[in-house]
Amino acid sequence: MSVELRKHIEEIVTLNDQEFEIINSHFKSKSLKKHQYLIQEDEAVKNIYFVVKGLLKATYTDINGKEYIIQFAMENWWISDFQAFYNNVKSITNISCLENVELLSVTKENLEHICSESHKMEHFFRVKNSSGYVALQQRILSLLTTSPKERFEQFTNQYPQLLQRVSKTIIAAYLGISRETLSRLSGKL
Amino acid sequence: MSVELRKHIEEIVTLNDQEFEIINSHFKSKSLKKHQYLIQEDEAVKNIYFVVKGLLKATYTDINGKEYIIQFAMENWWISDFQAFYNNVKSITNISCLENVELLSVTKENLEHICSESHKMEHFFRVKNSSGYVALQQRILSLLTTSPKERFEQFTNQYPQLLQRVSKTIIAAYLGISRETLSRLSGKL
DNA sequence: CGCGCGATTGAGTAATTTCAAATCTAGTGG
DNA sequence: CCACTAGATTTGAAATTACTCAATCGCGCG
Repeated sequence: MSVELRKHIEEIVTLNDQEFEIINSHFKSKSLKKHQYLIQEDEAVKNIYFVVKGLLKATYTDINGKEYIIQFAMENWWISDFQAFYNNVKSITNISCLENVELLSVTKENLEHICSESHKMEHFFRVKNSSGYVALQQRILSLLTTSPKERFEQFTNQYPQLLQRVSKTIIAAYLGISRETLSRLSGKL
Repeated sequence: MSVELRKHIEEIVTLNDQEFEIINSHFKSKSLKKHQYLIQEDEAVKNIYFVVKGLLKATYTDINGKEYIIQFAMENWWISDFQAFYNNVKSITNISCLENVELLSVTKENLEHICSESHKMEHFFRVKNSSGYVALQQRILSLLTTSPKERFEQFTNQYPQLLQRVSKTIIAAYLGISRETLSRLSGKL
């Protein structure tokens, strides 16, 4: 019984104990240690994950072995390879733990079951998805319009917590700049 | 009574005539000519729009007057300033018509009404939003990992129709490269 | 103390941008 | 049918920016 998940859902819809219990029963706990993988390239992706505690990164590695960060996920965020999950294709990403992690997982079948049984939960996920969409659009705009320096400043303002928890190298891979450039930038602030 | 909208919705959920009629009644038609604006910077955004016919662009203009394309929308796509729409803030984007356009608009109140009255439609929009999320994640990955040349090739493969309907200058603004660079690139293909 | 990882710094290089000018194209009116 | 114009595209040259590669630094930990 996850207080965190309930609180998270109740930011958008209200649930009574029974409703929550049914939802909760479709989730499974999972713990991973720092450096362990949650999803690996070329695997099928059966679950999406709610982060109860800890921090993860979803990455894509190009043919030259260079790594790019698709998304971070910390407490109360959702993570998976959504492309692979929704379209039933193999993952092209790796998701691994930057800290010890506690997760709640839900399979596609269970997710669809929850949503079809509960209009409220369908609503919850619609709202979550639309917020996510807006956030990604902001990131695209940031990638299109701003210099590495501005991008780093925006990141600093938007996710100050992450600055503390993540290496600069990894932040550079999220912002789409080299670690050397980021280093030269941080000097000038 | 829009056949296009019904077909579009029925790609995801099935509706009987009565159900569709209720939904349809919450939409309003709107026509605009090429070059007209649908949404202008600093306005409140009350609607999202379904494109029945035509082509639009959503743009952001930076302090130097440089224009970037946030999204295109053609037949069967949805467009708005979603950030402004969902969060009730003023638009930071302009949306204008690249061709004469026929739209169906729905206000936030009506959208929420449709979704709360009809679990099916709530489902429809959840699925739409999740597909949209995945598509944006792909675009972010493309911006992070690929060179202008590769990006243009991807675009060509993904949206061959748009190549015919949109100027190179505008495609460059979508891909995040200068029109000169894009021009030099197209030569080499 | 020494190892290892992340961060920093420097120098040279590659890619893209910018600015300017030239060219091409489609549509308009004579 | 042709000339003209506005807009889009192309081309050139210089300047800028970020990247790569290599070396060094700094710190925490065994």
